[in-house]
Amino acid sequence: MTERVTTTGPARATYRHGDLRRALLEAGISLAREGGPDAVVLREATRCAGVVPNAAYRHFANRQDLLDAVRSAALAELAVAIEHEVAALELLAHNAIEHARAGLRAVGIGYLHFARAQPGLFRTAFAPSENVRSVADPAKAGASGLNPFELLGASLDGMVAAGIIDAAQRPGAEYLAWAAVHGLSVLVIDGPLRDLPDDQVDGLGQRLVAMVEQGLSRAR
Amino acid sequence: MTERVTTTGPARATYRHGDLRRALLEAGISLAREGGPDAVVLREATRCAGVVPNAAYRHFANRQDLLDAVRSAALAELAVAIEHEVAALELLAHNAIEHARAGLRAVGIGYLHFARAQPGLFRTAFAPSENVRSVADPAKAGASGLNPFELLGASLDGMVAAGIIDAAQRPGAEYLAWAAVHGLSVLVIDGPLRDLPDDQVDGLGQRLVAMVEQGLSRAR
DNA sequence: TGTACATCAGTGAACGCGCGTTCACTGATGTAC
DNA sequence: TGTACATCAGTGAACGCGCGTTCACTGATGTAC
Repeated sequence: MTERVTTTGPARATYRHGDLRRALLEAGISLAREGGPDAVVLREATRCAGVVPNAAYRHFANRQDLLDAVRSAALAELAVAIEHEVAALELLAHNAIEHARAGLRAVGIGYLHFARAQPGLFRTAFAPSENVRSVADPAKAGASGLNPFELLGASLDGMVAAGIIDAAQRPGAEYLAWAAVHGLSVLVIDGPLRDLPDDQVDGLGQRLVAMVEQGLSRAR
Repeated sequence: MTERVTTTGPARATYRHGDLRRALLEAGISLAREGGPDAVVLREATRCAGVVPNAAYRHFANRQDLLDAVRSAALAELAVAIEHEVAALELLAHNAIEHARAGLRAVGIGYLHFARAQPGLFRTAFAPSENVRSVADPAKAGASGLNPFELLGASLDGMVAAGIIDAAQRPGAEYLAWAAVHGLSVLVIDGPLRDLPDDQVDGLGQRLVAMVEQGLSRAR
């Protein structure tokens, strides 16, 4: 009488599952959402899908293969979250300079928000992996077809075009901005800043993005 | 005929171990150094110490308790690394302003160097834990008696005293600076920047610290 | 339209693994007299 | 100085656990004739 969370329903009528690969992937995503990369347990995913453990091997080479697929999905979800934030913030801008600033801020704030709203997926997205050595993969993109890294790059290009950032500072600037925002995300979701109340985290996020912006601006 | 790494020697002559707590802790540190927090396996630590598994329970409540002790040691080692970098860089300064700048840079660079030199310990130091919710603990301090967080705070105080950072920016500034440096560390040791060659990482580190410095400086 | 058959998705049973942890014990140490 | 005894550090054996993965299988599906 154990309740089983399944993607397709509690008990299959058919011998064949229908779309087991997708069901396993979605179970994996849901496990990652709850408990991060370590929670992506192959047997548990098959349980969720209402299928025997080894059935997973028809669709994934092994556990790592499933985890990698989950990671791609997590990165894609991050990209979507950033896109939403960008769309919202850029609307408020009245001129090109404000627009560029809003774009960069939105990428940072969107990143931070996603980390806080979906810590499990966030940690999964950046879990160390032997296989995946690049973030540049269509499977990790959002609606615009850009992955999180490319979204950041685009916003920095906007800053250069608007004359706020010196073109000489541009190469590699995404790593600097990324580091700052990623660091705060990590400290906040399972680091020493874990217990900070929401409004203080928001305040820090705003200040951090401002720091990055000023820190990358033309030298005085 | 399996070789056994022990802290006290290959085979104890006495029934009593002598200093099992210390031996287990050092085995734990060594495991963390090699493989991060997940490698701190209670049974493996007892094997290293040449002792039966459950003997550990005389000295640690459970595995988590051992891991927490290892984490404290890792943070202390980080503090020492930062102190060394600070001592080295501050020597080169010729006046108060340069001295303050060198202090902040040294904290950042020392942090980054430690992360790269000891990724396992670094990851252990910042592994999520239910128990430890604070970094402020004497057991985590370096030679100066300050933990990493306090070292950063002290260098920021120096920047304010030297008039480089606005006093109004000071509260919470350690979180911003910390986030930036921590983020780069994480991206570099097991994130997407893992494959970046050493010299490029060094260059990024320098630029990142400069960005933080300028980003926290008086508004123009 | 109907039948034979190849394909291959999912089954059933089992494996070895190493882990953290508990139990009742043994025997070396150091203290009280 | 010598003996009896309490303490408690380390032993020995065992537990249940859930995991990833392999094997030979069964039976539904869709295609070729």
